[in-house]
Amino acid sequence: MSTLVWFRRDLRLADHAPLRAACASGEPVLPVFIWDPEQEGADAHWPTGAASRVWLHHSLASLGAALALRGSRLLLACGPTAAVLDELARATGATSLHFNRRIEPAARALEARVAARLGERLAVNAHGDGLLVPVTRLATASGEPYRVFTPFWRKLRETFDPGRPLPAPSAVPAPAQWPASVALDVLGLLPRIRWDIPLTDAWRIGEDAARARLWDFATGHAGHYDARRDFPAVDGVSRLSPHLHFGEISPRQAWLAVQSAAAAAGLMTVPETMLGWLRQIAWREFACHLLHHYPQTADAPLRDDFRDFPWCDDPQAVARWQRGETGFPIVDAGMRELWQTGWMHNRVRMIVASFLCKDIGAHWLEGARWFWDTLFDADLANNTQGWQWTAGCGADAAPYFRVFNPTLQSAKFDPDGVYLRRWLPELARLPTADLHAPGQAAPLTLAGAGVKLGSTYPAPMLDHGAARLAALARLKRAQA
DNA sequence: TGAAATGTTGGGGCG
DNA sequence: ACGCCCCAACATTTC
Repeated sequence: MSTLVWFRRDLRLADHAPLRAACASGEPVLPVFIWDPEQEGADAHWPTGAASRVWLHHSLASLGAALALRGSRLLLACGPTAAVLDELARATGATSLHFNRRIEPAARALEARVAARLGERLAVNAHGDGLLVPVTRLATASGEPYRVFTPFWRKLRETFDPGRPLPAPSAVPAPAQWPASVALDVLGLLPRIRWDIPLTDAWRIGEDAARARLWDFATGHAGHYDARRDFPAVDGVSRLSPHLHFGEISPRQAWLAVQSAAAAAGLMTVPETMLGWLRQIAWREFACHLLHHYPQTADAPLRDDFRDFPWCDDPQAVARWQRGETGFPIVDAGMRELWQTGWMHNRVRMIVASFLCKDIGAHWLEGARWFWDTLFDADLANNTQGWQWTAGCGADAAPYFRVFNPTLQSAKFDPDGVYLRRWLPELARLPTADLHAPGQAAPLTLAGAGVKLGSTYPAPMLDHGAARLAALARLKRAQA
């Protein structure tokens, strides 16, 4: 007799209903994580990206250590999920299975296969810690899923009650004998060429670090979020996205932390200044609801009038964007931050995304795939909605005529050039006024700063004014 | 969670 | 002193 807890993208012990329920059963608990080649192969649907695999490796190590401190283990297995769980259940005489639902199409299909295979012999319990509110609960007056964020957010604020925090169990009952487990390295999550080491240096991975960062943020920068969130050189955002994606913290814990921080400051309710960040948590929730209700949007535009949109197929231009060699400093700085840290500031994400979809005219999936592979926080729901929002083909998307001007955005949100100089040291000696658009700087100024366009730094790959007009023409024609 | 084009206004230079 | 024009500053409209 035992209980299985199947860990997925919920790599934590606190606020974890499946683990809590398993511990309450009184039976020995078998925590397991499965790396499934059928889900992760080259022909699988959005298999885990390269950067995400690195994070996953370290997060699993952290979760294993945390379980060990509670007298338990994290079993690791490599194989088809349903078969692995089936075998484990037979070997240990398990009578029930607990796990948290996911909303990604492939993950939901997998859950269905698991339930079909194990449902007759085991009590299969699906929990919903990944979301604040179950996807079936929030609906418009006509019963449709929300497709506009603002009413979604209003409804969420009115109806959501986070309840009380669910602490981590102090001990997890162990079986008399542990079944076999593979070593973490066997999962092969780390790259052969160890490019991951400098990337992970910038992060502390795992539940303990995530909770510490959450509390620091909730009691500190969260109170100034709206005033500082748009400035990539300022330490004003939470950087919690990878932790949230891997479930090292839950969105409910995020909500509760903000409430607790407000209470600790002597406030009865969460002040307006701290709501800005919860609004971002709600964007994440909104993206999950959309992907659940419109699962085809992971690969296709939500809006029908974009079905035959004339995206420009220019692999060389996309490659320049990927490498941060567009000649537009704010774009290049962002793409290099992404490549070197596995993360990019949100304001800069919008700028580089607008540049790819509007200026270059590339298909939004080109951007989505690159982000998917390079971001530590790559999340199918957020990534899909973010890119479709930028391209104008998603729910509540940016109007087609909204085209970011990279130079103006740069001057507005990095006025002193601190962010640009950090990621583009070859431009560091340019006066700030010229830093945002070296392509328009006087030759003497460039020479004085040691910048040679086309050799030390690329000349602009396109004329933004002309690219903007071309994008407007394409988009206007496509409007139904 | 834009930006450019176009419109309006009012202060100041100047004949 | 007056009217005219220029244009910066701001507001509105349009893409």
